[in-house]
Amino acid sequence: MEVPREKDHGDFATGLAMLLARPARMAPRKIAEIIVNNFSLTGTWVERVEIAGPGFINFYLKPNWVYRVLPLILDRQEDYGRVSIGCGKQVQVEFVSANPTGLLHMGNARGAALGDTIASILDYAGYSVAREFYINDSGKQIENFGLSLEARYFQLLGRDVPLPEDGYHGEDIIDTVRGFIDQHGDALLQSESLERRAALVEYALAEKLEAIRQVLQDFGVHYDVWFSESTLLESGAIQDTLNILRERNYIYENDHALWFKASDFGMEKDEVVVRSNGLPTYFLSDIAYHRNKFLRGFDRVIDVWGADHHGHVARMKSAMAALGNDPAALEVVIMQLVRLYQGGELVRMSKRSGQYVTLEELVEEVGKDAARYFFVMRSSDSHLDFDLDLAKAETNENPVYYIQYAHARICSILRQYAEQYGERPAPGEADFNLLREESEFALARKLADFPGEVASAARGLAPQRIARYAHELAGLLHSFYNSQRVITTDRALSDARLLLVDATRITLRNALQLLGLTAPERM
RNA sequence: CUCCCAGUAGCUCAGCUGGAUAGAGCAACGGACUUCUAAUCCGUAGGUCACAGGUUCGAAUCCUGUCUGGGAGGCCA
Repeated sequence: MEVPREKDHGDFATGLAMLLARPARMAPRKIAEIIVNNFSLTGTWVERVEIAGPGFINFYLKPNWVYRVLPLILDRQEDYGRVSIGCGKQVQVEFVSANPTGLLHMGNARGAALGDTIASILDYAGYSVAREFYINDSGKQIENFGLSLEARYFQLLGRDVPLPEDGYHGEDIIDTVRGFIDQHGDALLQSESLERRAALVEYALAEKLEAIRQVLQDFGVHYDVWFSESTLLESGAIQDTLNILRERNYIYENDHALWFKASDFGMEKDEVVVRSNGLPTYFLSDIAYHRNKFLRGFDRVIDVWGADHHGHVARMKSAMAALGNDPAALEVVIMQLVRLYQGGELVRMSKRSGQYVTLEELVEEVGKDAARYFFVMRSSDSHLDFDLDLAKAETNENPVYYIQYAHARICSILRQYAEQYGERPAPGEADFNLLREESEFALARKLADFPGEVASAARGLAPQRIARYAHELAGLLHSFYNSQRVITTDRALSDARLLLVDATRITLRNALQLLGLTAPERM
């Protein structure tokens, strides 16, 4: 049973007869006839049944059946659209997890919008959701970070010291170190390098993390857990993980390094987990981290990664399998790259040149709502062309405003109604049989689709479905608005229409909320 | 060389588990403001769903191959 695209094909349709044709060795239309002849309409919302085309059975419902959804929406309010397919299962969504050594870029921004929206949708679909940020605060890049901070420290205190070759060249850490000196003076000049770097790193990480937290908060993203990589080392979790893998016979030594037998799981080659210098690789600590996630009891673990990490997916899944976890319980959403356009030109971004747009600048430029919408309106596995000019445009070219405008319009109607007629009617007081216009049916029918859209979006981890739904719903509202008046001299009709648009307002607001966008009452 | 993603209207993209005449937005063209917000609406035009085979009642969708674009293949993360 499905909902046909063409409304001429009924409210529901089925291709059952065609599927049965082969096993039953009978013409599809003949089978359809038998089914239809044995279908009783009494006591149902079905008005008539027709056989069409090669053997489709189309069901046409009584005209006002859709309006049964209106009292439901008005009753459930912000819960309309919630479904329970998640059955309360525990899901963790980890996203962004950017190095705390720099600023957030466009790729992080897409990950933030995507991860946060996926989490919201899963929550709405009945899962118990935890959002997590993984802090890469140990390992080689932190060592580099320390060396760069140290160099800046010396430079600011008048010594001519070059930055390390593969260090952080970003100007932002100059300010960080200046802040450190303001607070702590130059006492570290006399210290051991190790001690000096540790102090600088501790200070800088705290500052950088706080900045990241703040920027993400301004972007509407809040985390339940900030998980620090270094705790894995301190707690011995990395060693434990290695031991388990070894016990299970997935570890061997070669060239003084320890290797994980990824080839046992169909990988092309094995992977180093402990370098010949005795230090664990990023891969090993990431295995330990994911093991930790499952130990915490999550039924599903979802990671949002950039396309440049896709090679890591199969490795991590095989590591989970090696540890005895179900590799299917780890799902990785891979998002393709973001390309930034301005003035019709591709904006080249590279960290090396310091030429990149940060999330902070983006929010400042185009605003949270437009930015978030643009990031989730495309499927995560499509490349995203982000048009800065379009996102900034306060015109009809911008789909964000199109949706928000629909919401604001309804709010305006509600205000006018209150002025003219006072208290709005209770759902039971309105006669929805008065709604006979095609634009009214279409609107109500779309409203009824919302819970199903949420379920689909949750199943497919596909926020773009909600973005598209909101856009389509807004379109139907605008269309209705331009063909019919809500507030008329006919009080009964006005009441019915008022509740129709109020239900639309509620649904629009819920969809916008899922996307992390505001639902303005005036524009 | 191997693997991943994409290829659909002039542009950017939807198209859920295979369904009926492939859809939006932008751009183009023509209309609608004495009317609850014109950031809106209505209409016109625009297609060899990259290409070639295959699977079947039926393919943009599934399979195979080819081509094009992007990404990945470190004792980096």
